[in-house]
Amino acid sequence: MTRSVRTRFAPSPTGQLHLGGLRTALFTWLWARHNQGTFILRIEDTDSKRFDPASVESITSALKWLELDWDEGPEVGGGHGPYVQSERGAIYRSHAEYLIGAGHAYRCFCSPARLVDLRRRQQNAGQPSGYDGHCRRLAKRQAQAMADRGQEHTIRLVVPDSGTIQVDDLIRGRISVDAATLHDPVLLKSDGMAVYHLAVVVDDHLMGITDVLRGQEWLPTAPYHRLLYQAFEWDVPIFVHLPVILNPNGEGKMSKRRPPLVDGVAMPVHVDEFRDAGYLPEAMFNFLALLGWTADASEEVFPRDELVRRFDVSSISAAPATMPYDKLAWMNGLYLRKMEREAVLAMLQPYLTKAFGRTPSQLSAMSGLTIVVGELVDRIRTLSEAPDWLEWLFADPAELDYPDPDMLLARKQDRATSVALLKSAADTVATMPVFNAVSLETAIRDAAGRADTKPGLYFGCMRAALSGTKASLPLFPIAEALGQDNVVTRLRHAAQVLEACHATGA
RNA sequence: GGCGCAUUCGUCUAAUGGUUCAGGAUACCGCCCUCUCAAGGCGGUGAUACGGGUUCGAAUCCCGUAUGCGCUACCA
Repeated sequence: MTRSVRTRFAPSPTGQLHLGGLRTALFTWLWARHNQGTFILRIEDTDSKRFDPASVESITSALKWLELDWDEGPEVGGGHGPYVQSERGAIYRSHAEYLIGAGHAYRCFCSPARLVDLRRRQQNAGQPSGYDGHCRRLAKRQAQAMADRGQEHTIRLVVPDSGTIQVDDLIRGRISVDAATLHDPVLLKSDGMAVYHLAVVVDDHLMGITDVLRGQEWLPTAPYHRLLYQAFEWDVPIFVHLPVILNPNGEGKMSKRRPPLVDGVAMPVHVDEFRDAGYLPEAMFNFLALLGWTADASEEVFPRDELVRRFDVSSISAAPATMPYDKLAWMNGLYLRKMEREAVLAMLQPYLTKAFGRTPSQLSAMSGLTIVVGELVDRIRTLSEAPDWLEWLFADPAELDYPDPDMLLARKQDRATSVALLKSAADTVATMPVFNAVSLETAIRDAAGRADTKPGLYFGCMRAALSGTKASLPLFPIAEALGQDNVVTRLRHAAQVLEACHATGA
């Protein structure tokens, strides 16, 4: 009989969800699904000062983007709600009171000013900073009386003065911390709302969470949570602290404040940015699952159900990983090439609309797009790279810009020869009864044969003439996409440009 | 500063004391294909941070050093 696993993703809505958060969500979801367990979404908004209402939407839309469906939580409900911590204040307060009664917590009346001063003095003295336990010495009755009089206070956890506190982490083993290095943390703020430490333990227990997956930044405070479970006499869940994702620029974990730069270009950090940059959810899912975990020693591409089947938290790496943007791009290209052409076309639409100002219906009427999309996907790694390869398709046939007319030169040929090749190509095309990629190639090869010229000489300068770039999609699909008339126009235009350039001796 | 965690090719990683002159992927380089650029195929360069132990045997276990990361709030 298998254990019934319940996991949760518990982000705090303080801004856009970033890649590390999405990876945590993915691992948490994967573990629940692997065990046929339950995946819960909980919003940890106990800090009203940092609350950003837009970020709840950012979180849920990111999860939906990767199709990480939650069984309980906002939008779907469930039997362990509410799933928003700001709606659970009364629960935290009663649990904090229970802790006071049991002698595991106490009221602290120290002013913020005293705390700041204390910290300053400790730092100046080179001492570790932390609460000095001042209010621990207050008699319980006296503290109660002060509270009854309405004096502002917090509730702090009693941390033993000595001894070792041990926490078991599934991927790191047992972690031991000397209690003397710990200080009494605030559990309940003076505004009556819980601090993370209390809220997370109470909620995880009440929601029946069996496996806690969270970021490595929680490892140092895990002993507090262990103490809390002990104080409540609750079973301790399995802890899995996930390694952080590092910024490739070597400045710690990924953040928007210090954007990761690759070749001087700022890379995406927030989930929305990855989506906007044209990464596919399928690729993102596969990639993220393999960042810090391995499904197989020699394979990297897996469908999502296979990842679910293989996923195992105990084989997650404990070491932080630098975000390999190049590998993500490679994998995205791979998924792009596996997609149906129609689907790619549909996903391309917003990027083309933005770049070329065509409406979606105008775009879908462009048969040329359908003709070249297969060649296009071989050359892009993200959807946002597509417009750069398609300028020629949207340019006026008679007005394509040739920033460097030399590109129109046939390989190792002079200008006069190249101009002649372009003109001859135009004449050939103009007289073709049936025009498409295949017939064009035949026609040009025939023309080359008659002129005793290598066909490649035609191909090179024609491609430059039609596309306006040195590196472009292949000639024949481009030509078919453009249509016979446009091809003739553009070839003649190119010949003119090259000739004019020659005439001026430039 | 204190506490904790980590450390295998540039990067993501495999190896769970012996099937390893350390495997895969990406990136890079070369070749093939080829109208350019790609894609695809084939091949190549490239790593166990350092120093001590333990052991017949260490990338793997222990200790120290170094480095990196995280935490050190009435943030999460």
